[in-house]
Amino acid sequence: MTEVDQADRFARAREAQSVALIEDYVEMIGDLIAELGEARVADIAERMGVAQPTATKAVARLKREGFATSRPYRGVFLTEEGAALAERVRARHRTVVALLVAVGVPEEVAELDAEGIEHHVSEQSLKAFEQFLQGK
Amino acid sequence: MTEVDQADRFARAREAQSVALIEDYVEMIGDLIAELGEARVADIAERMGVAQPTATKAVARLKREGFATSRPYRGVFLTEEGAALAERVRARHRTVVALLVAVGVPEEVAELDAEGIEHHVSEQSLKAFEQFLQGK
DNA sequence: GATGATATATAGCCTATGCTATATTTAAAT
DNA sequence: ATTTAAATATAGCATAGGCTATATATCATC
Repeated sequence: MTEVDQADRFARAREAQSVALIEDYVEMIGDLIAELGEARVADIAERMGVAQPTATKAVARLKREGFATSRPYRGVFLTEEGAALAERVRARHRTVVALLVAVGVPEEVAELDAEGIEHHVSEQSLKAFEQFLQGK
Repeated sequence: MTEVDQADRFARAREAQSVALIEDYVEMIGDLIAELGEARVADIAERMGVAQPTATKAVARLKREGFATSRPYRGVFLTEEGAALAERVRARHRTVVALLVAVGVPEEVAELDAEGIEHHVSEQSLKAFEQFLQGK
């Protein structure tokens, strides 16, 4: 059977959390490139609300995991994989906000909560959300 | 105005995350006490899917923050504050699962996703969920 | 009441994310 | 071309959560 105990559920949530920061940074870098042509570490730090060395460290992780590229003292760019991830994250974010609004959550609150919720929404839930939104 | 920029949103999500583990442990300890009369560290560790020293460390944090009490080599208990938190968390969990199911997410998936989602659902969203569920 | 099994605690390590302070590089301005 | 300002990198520290290995305490049993 589909034996999924509580320990597995928590393990899943922990895993989702470890991916969450990557997703946030990748999406944000995508935004900055779209808006400004490039993503500077200083801008990333400001938008993420962290100190600049924290952003630098995050970028190092993104590079290590193949989502971004950069050269010292230069802007940050997304790999193909990074860009694809950014697009997926962006779409999921929109869907989550739309669903929250659809069930009566005020727009502003929906944006706030979605930032945390989205990372825990599985593909299956996302599909359900989309169908629900269509059938309205 | 209600000036809430993206950095604030991420800060909020980070804060929610730091509270999440506390909530999970407190809820689980509440469950164990309800089921078995007391919460042993070994049982907590098993259900959380972590090693026993990890659970011990978590309990130390709960004690430090006033949610639990325990004496060496004895079971763990909740303070009044801890019990109240456990009840709130449990209720929120039920509501989140119910909402997911209501918008078409399969029961099993809803349980899985709720474990991560619930910690990011604000009071306002929760209220909206409840109203939505009633109005069905 | 001594002994062996079980449960809990402690020590020590790792990784991730945050920070401040400071060095280094790039870019701008005189 | 120097000098200065701004951006980025690096060093070093803290906390949180995870782990394994091991010490210590409790409990059950003989």
